Amino acid sequence: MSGKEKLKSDFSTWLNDIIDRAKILDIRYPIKGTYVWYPYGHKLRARILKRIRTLLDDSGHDEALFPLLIPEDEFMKEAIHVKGFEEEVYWVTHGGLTELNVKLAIRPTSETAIYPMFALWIRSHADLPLRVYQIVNTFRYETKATRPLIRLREITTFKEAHTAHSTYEDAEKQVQTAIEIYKEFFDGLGIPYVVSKRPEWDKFPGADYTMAFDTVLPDGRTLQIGTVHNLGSTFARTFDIMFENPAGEQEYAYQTCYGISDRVVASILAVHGDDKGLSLMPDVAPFQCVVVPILFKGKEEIVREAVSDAVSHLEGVRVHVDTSESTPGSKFHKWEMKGVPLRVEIGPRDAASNSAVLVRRDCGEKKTVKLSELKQEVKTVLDSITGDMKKSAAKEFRLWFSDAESLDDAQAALKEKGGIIRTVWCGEKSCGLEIEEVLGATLLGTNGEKPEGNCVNCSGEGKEVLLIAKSY
RNA sequence: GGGGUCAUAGGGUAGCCUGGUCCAUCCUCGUGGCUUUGGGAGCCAUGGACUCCGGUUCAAAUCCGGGUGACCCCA
Repeated sequence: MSGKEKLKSDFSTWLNDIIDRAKILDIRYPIKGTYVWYPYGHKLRARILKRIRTLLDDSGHDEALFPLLIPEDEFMKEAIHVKGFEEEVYWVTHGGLTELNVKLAIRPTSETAIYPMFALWIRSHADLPLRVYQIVNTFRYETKATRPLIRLREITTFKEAHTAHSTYEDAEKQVQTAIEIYKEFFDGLGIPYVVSKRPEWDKFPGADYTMAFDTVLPDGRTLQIGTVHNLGSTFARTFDIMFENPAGEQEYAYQTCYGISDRVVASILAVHGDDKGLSLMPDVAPFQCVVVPILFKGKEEIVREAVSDAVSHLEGVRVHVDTSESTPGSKFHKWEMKGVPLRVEIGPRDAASNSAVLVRRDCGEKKTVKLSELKQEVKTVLDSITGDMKKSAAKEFRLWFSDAESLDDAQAALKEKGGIIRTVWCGEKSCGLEIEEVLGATLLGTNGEKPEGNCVNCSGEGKEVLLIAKSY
C-alpha cells in the first residue's frame, strides 16, 4: 500500500508526470492543447470505450459516424448554439490554394452536422425514437490554459449520443435513461460522481436544461466528466426535424444529447492513483496481470518452464510477461507505476514448488499460490481488487462534501480542503452569480433535494439544495 | 479575462545576471560488452542539446524584439 501525500500536495505535477512516465500521452506534439496517445495509453482508452459502447449498444443506441466538417450556413443556423461556440471554432477557409465559397467549421460538437441529417431520416412517428452515437475527435480553440486530458484543443475522445423522440415526455425519459447509463459506466470504473442540474447560465448552448456529472480530483477541485442535455424542440425547429404523427399531422421532434470525453481517462488516473503511480481497475487495465520471471544464473530453464506453465493457465486474462533484461526490482517499480493490478512473481523457489507469488497493486498484499490453482486465484483476486478499489474511492469521495449554512462556512471549507459545498439557494440568478463572485467558486448546480432553511446569500426562501465547488 | 515564470541531448538540469574561459556541466537515458538478478545493481566503452525568426556586437547558450510551446497564480 502506498500513500497519496505527494499526489495530494502537488496533484498538478503528479498528473503531468505520470501521464508521461506511464506512457499515456506524449505531450511534446508541437501544437498547443493537442497530444499523442502512446500505445499503452491507447490501450487504456480502448478498454474504456469498449465499456461505453457495450452500454449504449445494449440500450437501443446505434453507432454512426458523421463528417468532421460542417458547412458555415448549417453551423450558423441555431443562433444560441452558435453564440456559445463562436469563439472556439476552427475554420477551414481554403481548399489547396482556392478560397472556399462556403467556409467549413471543424466540429466543436456535432449537433449541426447531425441534425440536418436527422431532418432527412425522420419522416414518421415510426422512425422514433432515434438513438445514435459516435465517438470522434472534436476541436475547440480553447483560450484558457490547456491541460492534457482535461482542457484540450483537440478532444480526441468525444462520445456524443443524439436522440429524437415524438413527445417531450419521451425525451425527458431519455434524459433519465442516459443518466442511468452514465451512472453504470462510472460505477463500473469506480469513479465517484455527483449529478446536478446546471444553472441556467451554465447550460449547454441551445438546451432546455443540462444535467452534469462531476467528480473531485485529489486537489479538491471538481471535474465535469459527463453531461446530459434535454434539447426540447429548439434544434428540431431550427433544422426542421419533423415527423408525421398517427393522426397524420406534422410535428417537431424532441431531442436529447449527452456526452463524455477524455476527461474520463483523467479521472481514472487521478481517482485511483497514488504516490507510486497509476492503479488501474482490472476491467480497463491494458494488462490485468504482469508476470515477472526471477532468473538466477544456472536456474533459468526451470523458471522459464514454470512461467510458460503459469501463462498457459491464464487463458482469458490479459497477461504480459516481462522478459526484458532489467532486474526484477526495477520491473516491480515500473509495472506498479503503470498501474497493472496484479503481479505474478516466479523465481527458482516458486518453480521448484510449482507455485507463484501474487502481489496486489492496490494494497500491496502478497500471497503464494499453486500453479494448478492459479487461474481461479487470479480471477478471485482481480475481483476483490475491483471491489476494494471501488469501495476506497467511494469512501474518499464522501470526505469531499461539506455542508455550509453561511457564505463564511462555505469560504472556510473551500479554503481548507476544497471539494463540494452543499448549501441552500433561493434559485435566483442574481443571487447565484453573487455567490460565485463572493466565493470565487462555481455553482455546479442543484441536486433536486428539498432544502431546509433559507438562501445562504439573500436569506430569502430556500428553494434548492445547491452544490458549489472550485472546478476545472 | 488578467498577471507571472520559463524554454540547453529522449527526460531532468548547470552555465545566462557580468557576452569570449563552452567543439557546453551533472543525473537519467540509448547503444555494445562484461557481470548480476526475490524491491529501482555494478564496471568499461560509446551516443546525444543551446526552441524558432530577426536584431545588437569583432564575438551570442548568454543582451534586445517577436513567434511558438510549457508551467504557475489570480478572477
